[in-house]
Amino acid sequence: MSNLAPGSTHPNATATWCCQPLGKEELSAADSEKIAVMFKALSDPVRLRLFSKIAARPTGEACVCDIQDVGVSQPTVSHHLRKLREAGLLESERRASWVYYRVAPGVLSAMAGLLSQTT
Amino acid sequence: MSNLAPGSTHPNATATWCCQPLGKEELSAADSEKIAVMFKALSDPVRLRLFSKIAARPTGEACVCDIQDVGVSQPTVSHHLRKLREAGLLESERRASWVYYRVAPGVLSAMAGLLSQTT
DNA sequence: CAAATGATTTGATGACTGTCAACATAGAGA
DNA sequence: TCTCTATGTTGACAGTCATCAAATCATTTG
Repeated sequence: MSNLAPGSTHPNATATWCCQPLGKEELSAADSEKIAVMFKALSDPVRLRLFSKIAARPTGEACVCDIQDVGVSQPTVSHHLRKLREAGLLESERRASWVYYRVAPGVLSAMAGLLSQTT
Repeated sequence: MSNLAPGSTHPNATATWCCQPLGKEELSAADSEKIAVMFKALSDPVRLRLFSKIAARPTGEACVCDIQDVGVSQPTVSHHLRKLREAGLLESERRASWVYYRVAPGVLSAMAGLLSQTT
């Protein structure tokens, strides 16, 4: 399993959480399993919209009631948010009656790093 | 039948891409459908490995015979390569007995742009 | 406590997906 | 031609997934 890049080009601490960019070095079977989980979490249009709605908030977080308008029932929204959380893309926290979701720190840059150009 | 030589590219293959970074502006329903297709193509561990094996080649391309060792049967490899091609992530071309796959131009940077940090 | 609101879980169902065996196709060479 | 090698396609099956309705949980308020 590849760890931190030995000659990591950018000193961004949280950037590489597992692997070299896809085009730099072949993924191991174990790493590909791990990464596929995150891509799979974003492979559904509804989840993609929910994730974007949260990520685009100026505060960086949103309660479920703020983002329910995606064309599916509320239990389905809850189901998708759970998947995003289980994939490590979101974190959630209950405050009073509401549950707030935010993008987990580091995941955006980590995924972007995976897809970064190496040539 | 046999209309498409494996090299033929789909019309929507690498159309100029659509969107602001995920965290900058909410995705529309239409855009999220479009983008989810590409994430879905990378949401399978076997496809991720195949894609990485091709992208990591110094030449930028690989014939099927070079990347078959991913733990599934050859028809399954062919099936996954087809999905990656249909999603616009790969292009293919037959040369003599072998079919070569390469990463479609622009897709890596397009996806990386979607995930780029905005803060 | 009881009612109301916000969110999650459960159960069911129809659709989709990954996989392989078998078959088909395309080119190279004898 | 015919055979061999390299890939792609088809058909079938088991497993997974997205969705909703109904039930349940958590918190606040009357």
